[in-house]
Amino acid sequence: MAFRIEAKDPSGARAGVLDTPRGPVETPVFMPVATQASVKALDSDDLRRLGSRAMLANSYHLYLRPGVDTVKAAGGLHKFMDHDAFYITDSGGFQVLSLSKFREIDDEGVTFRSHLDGSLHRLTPESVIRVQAALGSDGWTTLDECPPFPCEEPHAARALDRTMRWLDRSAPVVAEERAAGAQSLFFPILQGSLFPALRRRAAEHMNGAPADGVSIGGFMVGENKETTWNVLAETVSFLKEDRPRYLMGVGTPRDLWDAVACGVDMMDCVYPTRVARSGQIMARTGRYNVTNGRFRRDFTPLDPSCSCFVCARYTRAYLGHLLRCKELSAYRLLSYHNLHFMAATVSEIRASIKEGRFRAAREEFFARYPL
RNA sequence: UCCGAGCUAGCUCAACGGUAGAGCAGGCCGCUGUUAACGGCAAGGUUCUAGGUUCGAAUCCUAGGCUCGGAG
Repeated sequence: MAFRIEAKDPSGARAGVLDTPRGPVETPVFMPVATQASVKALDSDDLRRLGSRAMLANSYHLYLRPGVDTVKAAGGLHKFMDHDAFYITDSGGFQVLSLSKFREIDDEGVTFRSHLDGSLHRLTPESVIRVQAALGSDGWTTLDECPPFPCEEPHAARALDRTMRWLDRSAPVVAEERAAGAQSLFFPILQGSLFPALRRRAAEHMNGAPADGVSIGGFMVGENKETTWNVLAETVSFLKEDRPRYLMGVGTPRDLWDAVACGVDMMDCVYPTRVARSGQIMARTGRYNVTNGRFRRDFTPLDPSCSCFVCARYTRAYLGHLLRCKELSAYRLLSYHNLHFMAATVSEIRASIKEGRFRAAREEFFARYPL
């Protein structure tokens, strides 16, 4: 496995290629989120047509339903969902935060009550690696503790210590699974809240770990963006150059540029698909809501400069109508368009890095895409 | 023609003598490792009309109008 950096901008932005068990993935890359082995509203044909080569799935959700045994019996995640692409899995660490009312956390691991049926489950750093291996995921993350915002430094420090110890406990299990034939990439999660000193400790610990890439968690939890980018840039500056950096849970189109400017190579986010389901459209000149009354008789495409099939065939008036009626096709068409926009933006970013004009391209994008 | 039921926000309905509310629709906004086809905000009224009783009426009384049943 290898990560090759093909071009680097003076700002720190990088363009490269990550070799994965499912083939090469060009970076920077935006990964759509397929929590339950599905990018909501889309199927694998849609993902192929979008050219999506990397996705994020969630081992905790799949472990609860349909269950690891079912996915394994189906022939693994990829056969189960008919999609031969790079699937990295979230460990379930984020659900420790987002489903916090259902859990109890201790040094050994996390005890969860299922949000589906109330049944009791125990997650440990070791078990979540085994779950990801059994699912057939191509990229494994570690169980982590993502502190809430705001968070006092002592609390954040305890969460980080725990997360680092959990990484140390995960590594031998990864080695074991590899010895048994697994080829998946190991992407442990780095925490540290918004405290540069903690992030530095986390990065230095990460640099010594047997990892293929670094998952950077704990951002976009409610802090202001200036803080995000400052702390992120500092965090990245402590990381070894030769590993891909995966910023978890980010972001909007503008965030793509800012994250890449900080030296990030991979991102995932529910944002484009989630907002699509309520009509928010990403377009060349910015974001708008296609269900707004002013589009009722607008027979132009969602984004006149877009090359996706939705824009080639349908109008704002029609798509707005579908969504107002809650016609199921609306969710698919609007999600598809937004993901196409994200992919196109990432291509633009990659091209600008390779051509040495990232900064100017970013300025140009921010001027025309105000939010 | 008679009998009955009803008439309140764009729609479907609450409130049954004490400041007229809700759901939906319509108008916006938000969503960042998805418990999210979700959540929030604002707007929306001569309570069919005209009289009357009452400190006070959507509510009680009288007359009229309209709607829906039933009978002839």
